[in-house]
Amino acid sequence: MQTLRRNGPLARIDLGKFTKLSPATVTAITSDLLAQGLIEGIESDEPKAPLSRGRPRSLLRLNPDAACVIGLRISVNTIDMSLANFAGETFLTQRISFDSAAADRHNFPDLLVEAIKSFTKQAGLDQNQIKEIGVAAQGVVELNAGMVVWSPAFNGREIPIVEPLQCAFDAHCILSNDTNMITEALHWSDPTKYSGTFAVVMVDYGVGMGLYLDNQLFAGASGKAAEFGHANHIPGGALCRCGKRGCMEAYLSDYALVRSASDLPEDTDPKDISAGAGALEALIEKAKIGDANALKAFADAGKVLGYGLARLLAMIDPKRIVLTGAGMRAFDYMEAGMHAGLEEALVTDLRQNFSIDVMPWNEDFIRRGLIAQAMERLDQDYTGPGIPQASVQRQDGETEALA
Amino acid sequence: MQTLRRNGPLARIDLGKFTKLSPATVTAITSDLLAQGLIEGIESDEPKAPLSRGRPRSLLRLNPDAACVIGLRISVNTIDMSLANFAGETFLTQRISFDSAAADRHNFPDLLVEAIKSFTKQAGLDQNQIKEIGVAAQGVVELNAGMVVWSPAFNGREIPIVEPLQCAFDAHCILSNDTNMITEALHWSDPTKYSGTFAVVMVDYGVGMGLYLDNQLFAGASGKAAEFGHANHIPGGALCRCGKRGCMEAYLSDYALVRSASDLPEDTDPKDISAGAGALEALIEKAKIGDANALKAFADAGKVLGYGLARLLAMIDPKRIVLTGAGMRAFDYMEAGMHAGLEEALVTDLRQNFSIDVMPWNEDFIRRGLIAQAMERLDQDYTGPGIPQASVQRQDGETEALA
DNA sequence: TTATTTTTTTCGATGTCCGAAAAAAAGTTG
DNA sequence: CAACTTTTTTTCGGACATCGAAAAAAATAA
Repeated sequence: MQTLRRNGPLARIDLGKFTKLSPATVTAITSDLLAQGLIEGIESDEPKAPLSRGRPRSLLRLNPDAACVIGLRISVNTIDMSLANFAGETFLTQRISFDSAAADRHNFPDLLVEAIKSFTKQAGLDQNQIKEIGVAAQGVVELNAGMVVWSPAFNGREIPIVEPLQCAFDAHCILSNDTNMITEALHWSDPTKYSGTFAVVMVDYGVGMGLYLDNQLFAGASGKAAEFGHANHIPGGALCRCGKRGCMEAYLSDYALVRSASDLPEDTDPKDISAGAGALEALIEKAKIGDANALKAFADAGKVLGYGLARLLAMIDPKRIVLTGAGMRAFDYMEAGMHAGLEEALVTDLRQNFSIDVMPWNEDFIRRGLIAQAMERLDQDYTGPGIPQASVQRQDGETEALA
Repeated sequence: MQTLRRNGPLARIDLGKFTKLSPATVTAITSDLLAQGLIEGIESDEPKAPLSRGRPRSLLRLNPDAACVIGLRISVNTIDMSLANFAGETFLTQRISFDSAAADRHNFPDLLVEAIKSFTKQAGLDQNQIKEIGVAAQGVVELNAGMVVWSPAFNGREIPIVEPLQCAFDAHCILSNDTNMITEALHWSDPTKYSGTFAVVMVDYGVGMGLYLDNQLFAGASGKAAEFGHANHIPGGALCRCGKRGCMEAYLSDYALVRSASDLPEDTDPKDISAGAGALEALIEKAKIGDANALKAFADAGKVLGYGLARLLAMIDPKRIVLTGAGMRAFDYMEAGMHAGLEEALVTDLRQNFSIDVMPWNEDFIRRGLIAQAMERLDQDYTGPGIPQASVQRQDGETEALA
């Protein structure tokens, strides 16, 4: 219900239209929520009078101050934090730096807790006003266990995230893969277009995937599904950062492109390749002026991508694939190769009824996905357990409800 | 509710335990169902008295005659039909032959309708007693459209199945992939073990896959997902029956094994390879006596399988993979290769927390899956739409309810 | 016969939803 | 400006699924 309220302030009758509930039910529910202080009436006499007869509609909106959530994105050397209110509006963001090379399972959780504490202090908020914390990290993330198994953002392995945060703050906390959050953000931004079964492939520093299956985010049995980048492409092929050979990532990510364009051998260790932030841009520039090596590297990568998507289509059959990530800035040079790969790898029968979109990359998607997901859980906290009880406003919230 | 009743005749109190409903609710529901004639009391005075005090439990069972469903399996040159009653017991099966080479979209539907008609007549049933028809076919099957896009069982392409049956009989009809039905049967036979997210890979005449994701059968956006066999393994690799090169199937199915063991070139057309029913057995016999070619063929196939499973694990992360199909009789000779493939293709992080089972192949699984699925839909027909109305027993059933 | 035990049923009560009617709050009209 | 029309919101009673507690039923044990 709240989710639908995210179409801006609405009158009860419109709520009924969105949710397909009867006006009677809408009144019942909204009056409960009003009593709980989660929503509030709005009486703006100014922009009224849409020249209508009848009783004027009285708009309802979420009470922005009812709760507040934090979205956290951990990437190499930086943490992006954002604070959003109950209406889903981000009102404060901050980017801090940390030393990825030194971060391990012992020191990182404390660092994170401190960062959040100072962030909330800066916002003038009390810690226990935060009801949800959503964390997204690059790499192999285990949702169920709430820990980052491996990530380029850390030196160590198996860094616990959820548990330390859960202890330090009185808030729900969940950890996800960054591409999953893009997927969530897309569904949130356009539920009609991005619904049912679709996949998001992000080509960037690494290669990640998010899957939306049958209208919900899919995470796999242990919560670390969709490791598209480390699905094998060629047995014994190019050396990947993960140590194995032939992963998709070893042909698509920035270091792979640099390696390929520089005619370095396939088994060159990714660590020895200098593929900084500008490397991809430089390569694109080269391609633009017709550099044969660069063009070939992109074309080859495109073909690999085509093969990867073909395997995805064969196994999952999504109706839509969205390509994004910094790597997609070079899509123009990869497109032909990608289609060739799809054509080579996929029977005609399976090569129908789907579309491939390229979406310009925007880091903000991850933040939006985090907030969207946090909001969803927030609503569940309030409506799900269904403890309307008296009209007691409880500050301690969900932990007790779980006991 | 009915689904739980498939644990045999139960007393109301046990029903409550299974369904976690209170005894009061159980009574309410069962008395409704009794009135509708879907279940019936059973008073067997014979095997009573489990030496207990108290009011004796009165057992309830499904009324076997309440409805009746047909399961159909279409494979090369044969159609297997089975009739099951409301209790899910198959009481008649029949196998008929037809000419796959001559079957196309024009003649096959009629053939199928006639086959079903004579089958029901033979069972002494009236056509309209059949409430559900479940069809499973090998090959690329499009659930949503209810048609077989391509199958080794037909010469033509895009054979409509659901629509002609729906017209000819007053019954729901759904079409599925045969491996999906094995998946369904496994979940049905042991819901605890086969739940959540697991995959079934069947290596047989072709290579198929069924996916159970988040506790339900996954069919993809257009209903033709899980074409594991035609996911690419090696770009430009061995020639597959589908015309493409490098499909998994081109390394794993019977013709592929024969081709590999006979040292035929990889681009030998599958049509020119004589890989009949006995071919695989012969190859296994050879392996048994230590034939190097046969052993190598199996070991190589095992490795391909390992790579394929690795890709599946990376993308979907199932907690369990079940291997079955005739091809798995040679598993002993493939196992080492498979593990090597997994090891080569999959990062350690992803190579944990899952199990691979081999299940002896039994064609009956498909029948059981078909019936299980038909039963599930049957229960939905009765309980779902929720038109308890008066106690009118309607013969025309769901078509009217849908209007 | 009375007590005990176990299963089943009955009897409210709660929570979610709906439809119909009533109430509220405007604008329109003569 | 009073009476009518229109639109939104609320109130009211009812349907339905579920539960807990108590009562009833049907057996054995003492």
